[in-house]
Amino acid sequence: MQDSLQFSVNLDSPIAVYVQIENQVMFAIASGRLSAGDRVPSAREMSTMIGVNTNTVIKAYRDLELMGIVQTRRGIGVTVTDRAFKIATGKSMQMVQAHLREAVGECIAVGLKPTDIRSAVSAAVDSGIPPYASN
Amino acid sequence: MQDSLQFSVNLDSPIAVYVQIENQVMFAIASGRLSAGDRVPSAREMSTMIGVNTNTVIKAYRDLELMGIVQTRRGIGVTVTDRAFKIATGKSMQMVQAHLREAVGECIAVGLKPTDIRSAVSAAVDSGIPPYASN
Amino acid sequence: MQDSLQFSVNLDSPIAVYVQIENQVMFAIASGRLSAGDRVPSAREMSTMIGVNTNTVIKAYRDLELMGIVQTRRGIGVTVTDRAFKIATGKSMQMVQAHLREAVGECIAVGLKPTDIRSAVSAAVDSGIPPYASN
Amino acid sequence: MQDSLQFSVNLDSPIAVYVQIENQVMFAIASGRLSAGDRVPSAREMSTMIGVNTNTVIKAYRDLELMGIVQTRRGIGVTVTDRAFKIATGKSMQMVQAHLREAVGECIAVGLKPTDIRSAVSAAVDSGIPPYASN
DNA sequence: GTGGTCTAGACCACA
DNA sequence: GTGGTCTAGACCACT
Repeated sequence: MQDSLQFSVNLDSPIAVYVQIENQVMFAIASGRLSAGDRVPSAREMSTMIGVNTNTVIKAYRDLELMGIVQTRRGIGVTVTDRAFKIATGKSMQMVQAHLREAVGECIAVGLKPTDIRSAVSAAVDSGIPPYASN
Repeated sequence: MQDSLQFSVNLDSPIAVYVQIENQVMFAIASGRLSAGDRVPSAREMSTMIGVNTNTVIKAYRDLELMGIVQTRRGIGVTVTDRAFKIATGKSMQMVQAHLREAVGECIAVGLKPTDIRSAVSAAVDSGIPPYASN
Repeated sequence: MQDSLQFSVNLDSPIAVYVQIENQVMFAIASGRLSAGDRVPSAREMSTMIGVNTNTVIKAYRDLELMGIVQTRRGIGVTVTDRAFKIATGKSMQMVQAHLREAVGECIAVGLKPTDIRSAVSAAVDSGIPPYASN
Repeated sequence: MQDSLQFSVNLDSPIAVYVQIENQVMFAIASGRLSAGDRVPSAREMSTMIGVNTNTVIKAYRDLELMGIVQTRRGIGVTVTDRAFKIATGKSMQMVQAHLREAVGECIAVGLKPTDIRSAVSAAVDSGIPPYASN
């Protein structure tokens, strides 16, 4: 369960690429697709997988290390820490629900009715976007 | 109905301030709080209201003008065009629903269950966020 | 008291340049040469002053911001926060005393006598190295 | 007197591991814990003792050999040369005193008073850190 | 092959 | 002018 993980970023998003990477790794941990001790794709693997410069990935991994979510060891690689699940879940849930509220707020601001919003959400939920993707 | 409009931006948002301004104006138009012919707050008013540099507002208004949503006339100010409602509604609906889908996608990515998502949305809808705000 | 500050780095030091920059800024705050509200030299000024790439300085400033020592605002600059003195003093004192202990430990390891060590320290203290410099 | 020597490295130190190893060997020689003709722990022994890859130790020994401090002979191992004491003492004293001066300089930079520095040094000296350790 | 630092230079957002 | 992100590529340390 620690390989064949999918990551991708949206270069047109206003969200910085390295932040998207951080989020995706946190999401993968929060959802259990990455567990304590698992190796995160190496910076070079990740950078070719998602099509960005290696340094961008390294920046994301460094941030994740400062957050206590991963541990990096020279010559070895980057692994998920024991505290990662707790930290990642906390941050992810908070962030994701904030985004939800924001999105709903926008819907209201443009004049969508509660019914419209709810059905749009249902459609999105059912369209069953596979459990990866974020940007 | 064209004054006493509220606008605000979130300087910590990853979304560029000038984009937030454009969105808020479009939302106001799409929701009917601003109609064809109404004056949009002058760049100076707007900049002091939301606490950013005037140039940033000017940039937003220039963009809106290029989109055909507002019109700038010397000595008169910036006013909402006749086509504005159609354009703003189209863009806003599209954008806002995309954000909703994205937010739902993130919820799924972190492992939230459809039930959880639906109830979070209901809570947000009911908390009745007043019909402005976006960032 | 907020200008004409001197900063310099030692490119031959095993300590990463961006870490040296972070330390020097912390030292300047801990010693009162930089106070809450003061502007830190802009990344570009700093980079030309000490002869390194601008990105290296930006990396240091970003770290300092994550530590809560400075605040950066787009288009404005980097300023010292209110909590900076407390944080910087704590970290600096700890770091600097650790380095002292380490250095003393090395002296002992090579066989220097306590007397020798003490007189070497006195010499260093008296040589009155001006209150900047660190590397 | 040539065995039961303790070596250790700090993987979190900004000083390269192979440099730490070189220093510790030099310190051991300068302080007389290792003398001309003594065998230095084999690269394998050393690497398991301090918990790093054998190649890292090999690199340190190669450097020490280039400095004329040790000699590698097939089937015999790595031994301390006759010139080792003179070389190691020279380099160690120089390095160690430079570190002391640097550490004192940092203390001054953060605003410590000469009295504080002297008493911190005395404490460190008295705490009688056993004659190994360096990093 | 793995992570880490640094450079030089481009482009963006904000004042 | 100020900070921020990204690229491409060099060089280092460690496995």
